[in-house]
Amino acid sequence: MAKRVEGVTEKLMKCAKEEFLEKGFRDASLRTIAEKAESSKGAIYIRFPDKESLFSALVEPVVQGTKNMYAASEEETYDVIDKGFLNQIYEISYKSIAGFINYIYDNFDCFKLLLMCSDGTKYSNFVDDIVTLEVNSVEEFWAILKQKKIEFNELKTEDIHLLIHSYYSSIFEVVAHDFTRERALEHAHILKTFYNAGWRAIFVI
Amino acid sequence: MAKRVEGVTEKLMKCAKEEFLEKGFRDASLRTIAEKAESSKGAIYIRFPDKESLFSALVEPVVQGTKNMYAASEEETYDVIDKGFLNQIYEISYKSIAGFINYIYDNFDCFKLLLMCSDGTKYSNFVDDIVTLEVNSVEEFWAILKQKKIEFNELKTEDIHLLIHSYYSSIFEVVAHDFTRERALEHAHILKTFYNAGWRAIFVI
Amino acid sequence: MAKRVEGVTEKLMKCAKEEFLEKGFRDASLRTIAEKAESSKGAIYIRFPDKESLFSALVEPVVQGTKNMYAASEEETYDVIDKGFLNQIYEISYKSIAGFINYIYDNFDCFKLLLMCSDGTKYSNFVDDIVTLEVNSVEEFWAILKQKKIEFNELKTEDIHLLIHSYYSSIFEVVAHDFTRERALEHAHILKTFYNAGWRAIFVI
Amino acid sequence: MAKRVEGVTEKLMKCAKEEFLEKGFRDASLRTIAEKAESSKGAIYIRFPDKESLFSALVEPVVQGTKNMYAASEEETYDVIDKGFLNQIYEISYKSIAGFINYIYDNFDCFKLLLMCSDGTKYSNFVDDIVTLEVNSVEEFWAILKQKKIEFNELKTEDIHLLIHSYYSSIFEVVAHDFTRERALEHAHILKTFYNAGWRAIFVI
DNA sequence: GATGAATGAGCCTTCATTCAT
DNA sequence: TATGAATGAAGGCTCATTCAT
Repeated sequence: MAKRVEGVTEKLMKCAKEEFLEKGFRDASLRTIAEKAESSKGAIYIRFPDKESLFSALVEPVVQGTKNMYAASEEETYDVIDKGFLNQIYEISYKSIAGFINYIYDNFDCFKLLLMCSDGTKYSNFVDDIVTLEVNSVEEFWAILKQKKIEFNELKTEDIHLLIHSYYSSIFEVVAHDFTRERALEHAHILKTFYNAGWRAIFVI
Repeated sequence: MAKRVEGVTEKLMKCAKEEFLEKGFRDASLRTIAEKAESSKGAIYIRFPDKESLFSALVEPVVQGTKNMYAASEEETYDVIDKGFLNQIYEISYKSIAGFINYIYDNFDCFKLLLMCSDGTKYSNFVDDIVTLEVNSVEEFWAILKQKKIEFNELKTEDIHLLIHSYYSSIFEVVAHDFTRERALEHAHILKTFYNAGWRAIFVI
Repeated sequence: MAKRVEGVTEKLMKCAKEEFLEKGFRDASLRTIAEKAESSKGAIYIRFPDKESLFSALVEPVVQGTKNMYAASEEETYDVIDKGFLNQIYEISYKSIAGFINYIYDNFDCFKLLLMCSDGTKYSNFVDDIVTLEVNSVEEFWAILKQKKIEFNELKTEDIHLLIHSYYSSIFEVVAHDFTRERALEHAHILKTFYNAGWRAIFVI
Repeated sequence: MAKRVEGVTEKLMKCAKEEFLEKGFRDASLRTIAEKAESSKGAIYIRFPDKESLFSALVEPVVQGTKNMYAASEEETYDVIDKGFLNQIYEISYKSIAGFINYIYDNFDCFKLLLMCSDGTKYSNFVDDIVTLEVNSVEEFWAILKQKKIEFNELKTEDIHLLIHSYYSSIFEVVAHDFTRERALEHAHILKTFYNAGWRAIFVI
C-alpha cells in the first residue's frame, strides 16, 4: 500500500501558510511552495485539487470554528432575552469577546490569512460574512423585543451592519498589528466598554 | 519636440479607473486599459513609469486631499483645545464627519479604488495610514491636555489606533456598500452619537 | 508606429505547419514552434488568440476554398439537370474532380493538416463535413428528378453518405500517400470510371 | 509469489475500453481508468508496460482476427482462381463482406477503438494496414491471372490501394455512424453491387 | 502483487515592461 | 511622441511513469 510520506502534507501546508502570509493568495506560487517544502508541484495536487483548496485547507477549520462559536453565542443571547434582562444585554452580547479573542490567538496565522491574505479566494469577504451573521441575529433579537413590546430605537439594517463591521474591524485589527494575546484581551475590555456605551446611546429610547 | 496629444492622459486615466474598479489593481491589465482608451501600452509608459504609478495618479490627489483635510481639522481642534472646551471635544472631534463624507462622495471612485481595489499597491494600507495620522493628532491633543493638567483616562496608542480604525471602517463601509450620499450622512450622524458615547465612556475619568 | 517585424508571422506559420504536420495538433508544442521560428511564445499570441487559431490560420482558407469550390460545382450540376441529361450526370457530377485535385495540390500541406493532423480541432470532421454537403446536394438533385418524374433507385441518406465518404476517402488518400499531382490526376480518372459505373449500377432502375 | 487478483485485468480492460472510447487514446487518463476500475495505476503497469500496450491488449485480438479472416478469404480466392471462374470473381471477391460485417459487429467496440480512438497509437493506420494486405493479395491474384494468360487492365498498385481503401472506408463508416448490424449488412449489399460494377468498369478489357 | 504517492517535464496562456520603428 | 511587437518569466495544472512500502 502506497502511503503518503509522513509529514509531507504538513510541510506543504506549513510552507503554503508561510507563502500565503508573505505574498497573499494571488501572488503566492505553488512552485515556490513546493520548493520550500522540498517537494514537488504534483505532491500538492495529490492532496489538494487546486490552489484555492490548499488555502481552504489552511483556513476552513477556523472559518467553521468561528461560525460555530458565533452560533453558540447566539443561543446564549436568546436565553437572556427570554429572561428579559434587556439592561444587561450589552454586557452579555459581548461577553464572548474574550473567548473569541482567545480563539483568534489559538489560530493566529489562520486569521491573518483570512483577514489579510485571502484576496482572490472565496474568503475575501470573511469579515463581511461574519458581520452579516451577527446582523441577522441582531434583527431576530429585535423582533423578539418588539414581540415583547419593549421599546427601542430601531436602526436600518445597513446602519447596524456598518456599526457591527466597525466592531469586528477593531477586533481583527489586533491581528494586523500583531498584538500579543494579553494586549488583545486588554483591548477587548476597552472595546466592550466603548461599544456598550455606543449601543446604549443610539439604541435606548 | 512632439507634444503629447491632448486628452490622451485623461482618457487613459479614465479607462484605467474603470479597469481598476472592475478588477482591482492586480487583475487589471494595462493592455485592456490601453485598448479601452483607444491608445497604446507605450502611451501609458510615456506618462507613468509603471502600473502602480498609473494607479497612484488616480488616487494620490485624494490621498493628499484627505491628509490636508485632516491637517486642517487638526488645527481646528487645537484652536478648540486652546479655548479649553473639553466637554465639547467629542462633538468637535467629529464635527468634520459630514465634511469628510462629502469629500468622499465628491471623490467616490477614488475612495473605492483606495479602499477596495488597492491590493498590491502601496495604498493597501490607506485606512491604516489615515488612522495613524489621527492617532498622532490625538496624542498631541492629549499632550496638551496633560499640559493643562486636565485629567482623563489615557489609553495606549495601540488601543486608540484600533478604536479610530474601527471608526473609519464604519465610515468607509458606506463606500463598499454603495450608500447614497444622503444615507451616508445619515449614517455619519448615528456614528457620531455612537462614538461620542463610546469615547466618553472610556476617556472621561 | 510599431510594426510587426516582417516575416515573423510567416516564419511562425511555417514552423507551426511543420510542427503540426510532424506531430499533429495535439502533440504540437507552441514552445517548440516559437523556438523553431527563433521567436517567442508571446509572439504567437500577438498574432493568434490560441493554439487552435494558429492551426485555423493555416487551414481555414483552404476549408473555405473547398466549400466555395463545392458550391460552384453544385450550381453547375443543377444547370445540367434542368437540361435533363441524366445519362451524362455521372460524368458531370465528377467532372470537377480534376479541378479539386489540382486545388488539393495547390494546397497540399493544408490538406495534409486537415486530413491527418487535425485531431483535437474543430476540423477533425473535415471529410465528414464535405461529405455531408455533397449528400445534401445529392438529395436536392433527387428531389428534382422526382419532380420531373424520372425514375431511379432511391437510396437511404445514410447509404449515400457512406458511398460518398468512400469516394472522398479515395481522393484524399492521395495526400496521405504523397502521390505526385500527375499520379493523383491519373488516379482521379480511374476513380471517375469506377464510381460512374458504381453509381449507375445502384442508381438506374 | 503473490498471484494476480482474478478479474482485475478484465475490469481494467473494460474500464480502459470505456475511457478510450469516450476520450480517444491521447486524452484518456490512466488515473481515470484505474479509478473507474476501483484499482490502481500500479496495477495497470504490472499488466501492461505502458499506456499503448493497454490499448493494444484491447485491440490486438481483433487486429489479428481481422488478418486471419483476411488470410482465410485469400485462400478461398485462390481456389476460385484455380477453377478459372473469372467472371464470378467480383462476386466472390466480396462474398465475404457479410462475414466481415458480422465480425465487426461481434467486436463493435474494438473496431470503434481501432477506427476512431487510436490516434497516437501504432494502430492509427489500421485501415491502411488492412488495405495493404488486400492489395498484396490482389497483386498475387493478378500474377496468377497473368500466368494463365488471362487479359485484364492492370492498375498500378497505388491505384488499387486507394480504391480498396475507399471500399473499406465505406464499410468502416458504419461503425462511425452506429449503424445496426442489419443496416450495415444492407449497406454491404449495396456496396457489393456498387463496387462490382466499379471493378468491372476498370478491370475488364 | 498491489498501491498510489512522488516526480518533473511539459502544457497553454498572461502580462508588465522594453524598445525598434 | 506614439506605437504595439517582442520578450520571457511565471502562472496553475496534468499526466505517464517510477518506486518505496
